[in-house]
Amino acid sequence: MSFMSAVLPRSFYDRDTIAVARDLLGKVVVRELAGSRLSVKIVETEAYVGPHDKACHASRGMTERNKVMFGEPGHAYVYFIYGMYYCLNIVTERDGYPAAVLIRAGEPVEGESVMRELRKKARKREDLTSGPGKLCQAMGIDRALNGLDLCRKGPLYVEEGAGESFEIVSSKRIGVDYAGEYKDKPWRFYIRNSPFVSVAAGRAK
DNA sequence: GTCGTGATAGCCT
DNA sequence: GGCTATCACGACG
Repeated sequence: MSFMSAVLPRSFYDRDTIAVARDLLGKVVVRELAGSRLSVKIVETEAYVGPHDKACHASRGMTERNKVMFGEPGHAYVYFIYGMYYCLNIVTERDGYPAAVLIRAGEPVEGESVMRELRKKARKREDLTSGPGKLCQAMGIDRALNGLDLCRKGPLYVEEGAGESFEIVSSKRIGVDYAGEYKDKPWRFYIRNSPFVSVAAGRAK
C-alpha cells in the first residue's frame, strides 16, 4: 500500500524554473496505466528557462510541437526525439512564458514489474528509468499525454512524496552543446549517489 | 569501465 | 537536408 500523498498544486510550478527543477527532486511521478499504478521518485532534472535560453525548444518561437510550453504551468510537455524516444517535461512559470523542467531520471517506487514488461531491454533494475527516454518507456508515457494537466489525479500526476533528505548536485545539461553561451549553464540537478541518475551524465561529483 | 557507432523519424530551415 | 533535451550494443582489454 502506498502512503497518502498530496498532488503538487499549480502554484508549485508557477515559479522560477530553476527553483522548480531543484524542488522536484524527491517528488513522485505517478502513472495510472490500465489499472496499474506506476510511480518513480525523481532523481534527476534539467531546467529550460525561457525564450532566451538557446537550449530551450521555445528559443526559436512557438511551433506546433512546443506550444504547450507557452501555456499554463503544471502541464505535461511530451515530445518525440531521435526517431524513437519520448521525453517528459513539466511546464513552469506564468501562463505565456515558455519554460519547463525535463524529468531526466527516476527511481522505481511502485509497479516495477509492469515497468520491466514495458522495458524488456533493461537488464538491471538501474536500467529501468535512468534516463529521460527510458523513464517514458517504463511508464508508458507518449505523445498522447502531451498537454495533460498534472495538477489533478488522472493518467499522470506528481505527488509530494516521502520527503527524505538528500544532497543535490548541479552540473551542465546533457546533449545541448549547440546552445552557445547557454550550453554550460549548471541547470541540471540530481541526487548525489543515486544509482538511477542517467549514465551518460555521470552519477557522482 | 570507456569509446564509437547505428537506429530511426519528426521537426525546422 | 541537417539536426536532434537518446539508447543499446560491441570492441576493447
